[in-house]
Amino acid sequence: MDFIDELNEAQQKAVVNTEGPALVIAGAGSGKTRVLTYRIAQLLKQSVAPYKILALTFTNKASREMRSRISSLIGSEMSANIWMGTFHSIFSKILRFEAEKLGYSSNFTIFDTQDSKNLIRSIIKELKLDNKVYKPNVIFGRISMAKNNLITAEKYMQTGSIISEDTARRLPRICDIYNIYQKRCKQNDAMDFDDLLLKTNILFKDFPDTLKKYQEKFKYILVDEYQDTNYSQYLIVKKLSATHRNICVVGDDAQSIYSFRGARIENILNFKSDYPESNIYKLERNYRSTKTIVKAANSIIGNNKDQIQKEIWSENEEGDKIKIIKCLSDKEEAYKVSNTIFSLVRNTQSKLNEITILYRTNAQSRAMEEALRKNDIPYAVYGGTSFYQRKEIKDILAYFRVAINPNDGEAIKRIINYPKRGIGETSVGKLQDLANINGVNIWDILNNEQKLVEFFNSGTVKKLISFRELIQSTIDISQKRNAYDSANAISINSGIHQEITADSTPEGVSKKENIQEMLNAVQAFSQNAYREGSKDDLSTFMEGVALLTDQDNEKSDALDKVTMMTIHAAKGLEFDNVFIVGLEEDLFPSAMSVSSNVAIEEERRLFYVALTRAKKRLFLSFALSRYRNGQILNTRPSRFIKEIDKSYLDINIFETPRRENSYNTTRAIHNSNPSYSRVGERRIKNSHTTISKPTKSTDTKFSILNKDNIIPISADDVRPDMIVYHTSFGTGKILVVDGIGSQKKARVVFKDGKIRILLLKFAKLFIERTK
DNA sequence: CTCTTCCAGCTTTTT
DNA sequence: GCTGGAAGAG
Repeated sequence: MDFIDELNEAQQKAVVNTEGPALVIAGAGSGKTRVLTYRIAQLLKQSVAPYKILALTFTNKASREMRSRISSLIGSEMSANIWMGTFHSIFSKILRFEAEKLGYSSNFTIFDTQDSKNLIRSIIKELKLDNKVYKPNVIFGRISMAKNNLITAEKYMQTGSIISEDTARRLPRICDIYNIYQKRCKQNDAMDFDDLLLKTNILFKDFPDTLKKYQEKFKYILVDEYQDTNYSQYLIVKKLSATHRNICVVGDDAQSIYSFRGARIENILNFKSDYPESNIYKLERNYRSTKTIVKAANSIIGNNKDQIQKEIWSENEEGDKIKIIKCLSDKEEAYKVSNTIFSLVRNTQSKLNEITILYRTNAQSRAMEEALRKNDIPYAVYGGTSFYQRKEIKDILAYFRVAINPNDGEAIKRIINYPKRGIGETSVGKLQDLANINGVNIWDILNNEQKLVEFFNSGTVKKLISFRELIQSTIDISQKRNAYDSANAISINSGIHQEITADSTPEGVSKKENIQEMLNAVQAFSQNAYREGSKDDLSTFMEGVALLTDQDNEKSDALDKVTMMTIHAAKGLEFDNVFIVGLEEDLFPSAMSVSSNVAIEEERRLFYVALTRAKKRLFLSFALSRYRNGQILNTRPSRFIKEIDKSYLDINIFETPRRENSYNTTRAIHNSNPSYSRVGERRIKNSHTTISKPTKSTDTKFSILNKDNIIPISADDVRPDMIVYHTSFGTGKILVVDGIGSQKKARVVFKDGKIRILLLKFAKLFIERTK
């Protein structure tokens, strides 16, 4: 078990010295996750009980990845018991456990951003304020910032500086909105995302014994991406680690790019003064990129003032110079980029999935998508609206939410007239008013027949009662049956199933698929619970769901496609070839940032993050005019291009290839990738563009297996590229197999063009019998 | 109550 | 140029 040998000296020190506070400054590509996982493995090796380790990350993806890496180092039984997860998921777990102390039930709902904004919108209306002046987005942002800085509604009202600031901005009633918002959340037995952290702080402040319990429990605390923590998170970590002081934080101040959502770079900059006895480890060797890329990135970040002194270096080859692609328009940019991708594939044998296009804003993907599509280059767009934010998914989830917590008024309002049952805005408004006046929930009003008869006409009363009965039945079902049965019953009883099935428009079909995918997820949950012997009910399923946003986000390495995403989304990823597009003033750096030096520094760090994604080749492009918000703007090259030391640049080497040329390259790409399949273009995360594009049946290049000539295959024998038969989905081709043991999953593309992820333990797959 | 049209807004984003 | 909320018409 001498995994330590796999580390360099700096990494080893950071892994082996497990006691006391430690700050690991991990430069880009320096093996940050490695150190974190090995350090945890080291603790386990030193016989630290896994449940005494708390490891906090920002995304589900990061924690999943870390857990699986620890599993492979030290075994999955051990890793399963580590308290590892996102800040929000870990503390929601603790909050559910301690909920009564704060006056919540353990089934409390978690409001997502949209719920929060809807609630704020309705409060603004109730207060008869103008929503052009009191913009819900602005108010939400203000409340969120307050919460992240531990300013409760009461404190908000009492803080003179805040009140005078709001008054100066002519928004003096924000404090009232905040106050009512908070009361209403409580009334609904709901917390928003920020509450999960704020209430944890309140719990620890008001219940010292509880704090003590967790302080003692978590002997070792590790925090990933520490530069991204906000004040609320910072304080939780600080409090929890106060007893044992075994706090290890890992991060890179140069990659702090989330201040707009409250992240405080000072947290990492000031770690040493918070913990004077701490050890600092600097991981400065970059294993990812060529010397040229590393040096160029250094030359950029050198322009920032506030940072921890470090020198990132690489022992890799010198590598190609960075190519600058100058274009007249955004269209030409897209065209040139796609042509460069052709040449790359032809000249360097780069695989498409080793190519990424990064941009500052999501809106920039459109032009790129068009050009790639025209040139038949398969691509996937990451980001945009996620699976869980789709309307149909939110609708069915709202039913689940109400079944578990009928006090959740936001969810009730969402479904009370979906599918249409003749309960309109007026009735809902009346219900809400009645609830507010009586200090109760809409659910309570629905259950008060006297009030209903008194305030509504008989037709409406009938509809309301029938809705109440529907909800009551879902509550009953969800308490008696397991998660999957409940979900299915809800889908049918609510009328969602019928509504969706009746709709044969392309959007309707897509909705149906998504609902099905949701139900599949519940089924997978139930199957898993059955196997593990864990609790199988809807409420347990929902605990995880509110905090899931990127389930679909598994990076499909095996699918040979160019990926496109914002730079923010690319953090933590790496690619051989990186295109950073739209390097223009007012776009990157963004127009919002040019007036402030602090903001420019953050944009510069963002550029640094973008550059350091590249392993081998970097391409930077800009256009002199760009279509934005419906009009063409003249643009200037970004200052960031000029900040790169000229010796690393290859300027204007780009020449537009001729058309015939590109045609040939198209074929070359296809020929060199026999597994090429357009099918994979179906949303990875989804993008309207990819979705609206129907999959051609000719794209699934395998013949249908004859049902009479197939034999079952065991999970162990499933391999990529196999042609298999599934009793309900028909013939398909295995794309990827991952996971181990009972968790082994296969991503399969079926004849109908859909990709499904199957848990092999359950999926009955067959292969063709060979004669 | 529901459907349609109108209009504002628009960086980045995880939970 | 697209989305999603709000107001207006049937």
